[in-house]
Amino acid sequence: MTEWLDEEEMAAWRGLVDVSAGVMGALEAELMASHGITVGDYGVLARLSEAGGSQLRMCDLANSLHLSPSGLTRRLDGLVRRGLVARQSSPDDGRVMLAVMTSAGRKLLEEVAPLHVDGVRRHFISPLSRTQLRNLASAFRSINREFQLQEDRG
Amino acid sequence: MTEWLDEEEMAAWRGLVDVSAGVMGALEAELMASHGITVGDYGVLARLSEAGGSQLRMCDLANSLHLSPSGLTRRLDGLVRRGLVARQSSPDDGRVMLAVMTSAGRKLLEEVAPLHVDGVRRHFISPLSRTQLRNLASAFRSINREFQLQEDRG
DNA sequence: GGTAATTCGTTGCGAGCACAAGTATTACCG
DNA sequence: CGGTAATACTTGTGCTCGCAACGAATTACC
Repeated sequence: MTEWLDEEEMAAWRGLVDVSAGVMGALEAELMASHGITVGDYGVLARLSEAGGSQLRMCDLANSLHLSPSGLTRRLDGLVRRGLVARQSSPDDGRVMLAVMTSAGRKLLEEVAPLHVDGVRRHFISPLSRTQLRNLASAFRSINREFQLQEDRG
Repeated sequence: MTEWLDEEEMAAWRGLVDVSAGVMGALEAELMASHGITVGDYGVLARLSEAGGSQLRMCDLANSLHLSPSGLTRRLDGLVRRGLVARQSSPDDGRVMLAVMTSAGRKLLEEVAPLHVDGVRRHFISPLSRTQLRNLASAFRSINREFQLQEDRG
């Protein structure tokens, strides 16, 4: 007999789902209204901007975005069509395609980033005290660490 | 000039996204492998089981599941086709359709629920101390409260 | 009491995503 | 070396979802 979730456990679990959906939905709507870009596209540009040379291997990008290989292929198609990212096959490994941010991509990112950061602050960070924020980050670290361990064992 | 996210803020934000995607993905895979049911379908049955008379109005159900009206219509189509839920128009209000859990639906839910709870524990709750769990629930409450306020004002 | 505005649900349509299969390149190993 | 295994990406296919438009029913208002 597995024991049911008690009140606090249920509050935390439902809280995760509700907060995640709520914040993501709000960000999506705001970014789309102001710059016609989705959170998914923004995520690609943001990751590329953090990477050395503004470029990443497709598989690394897919992992960090929680996207399947095919999902990233299609998402990149859209960004390439709009000239925000370019594909470039790796000189070191013929299997690898590099996603490279173009100057147009960087320009758009720099336009959109403040609004994105603002949204994250408004919907997620500002209701929290500094202590709550620290605790939250620490709790997420614990969960993700455990998750990595289970993945390795499984 | 909007200020960028500092290290703790970024850790909390990325933590939310990663934990949410990781836990959901793991649950999805486990439920699908063991009982061939999606987290979305499970959510419908779970909400119905908590409601009085195992029934809910479509719009209430859609809200609590973070689903659009059309999304819920289609999701319910599948559950109705499998005999887990029935549609029933409300006697009080002719516009309203009630989703009613059938006995087959309740039976499946009772089979699946332990596995779902187990997954939530393993992937989300068990890495946390009781204090962390309490803090997490409290932080999510703060965020969702603020979110409600912004929705009302907006 | 009758018309207007609102609410509820469904349908047409298109976008986004995952899975499976296919191709190409690299790594491993006897 | 040669052949099998593993990795990286793309394409075909199908499912899920949201938006806009619609019809039906109810509520609000004058």
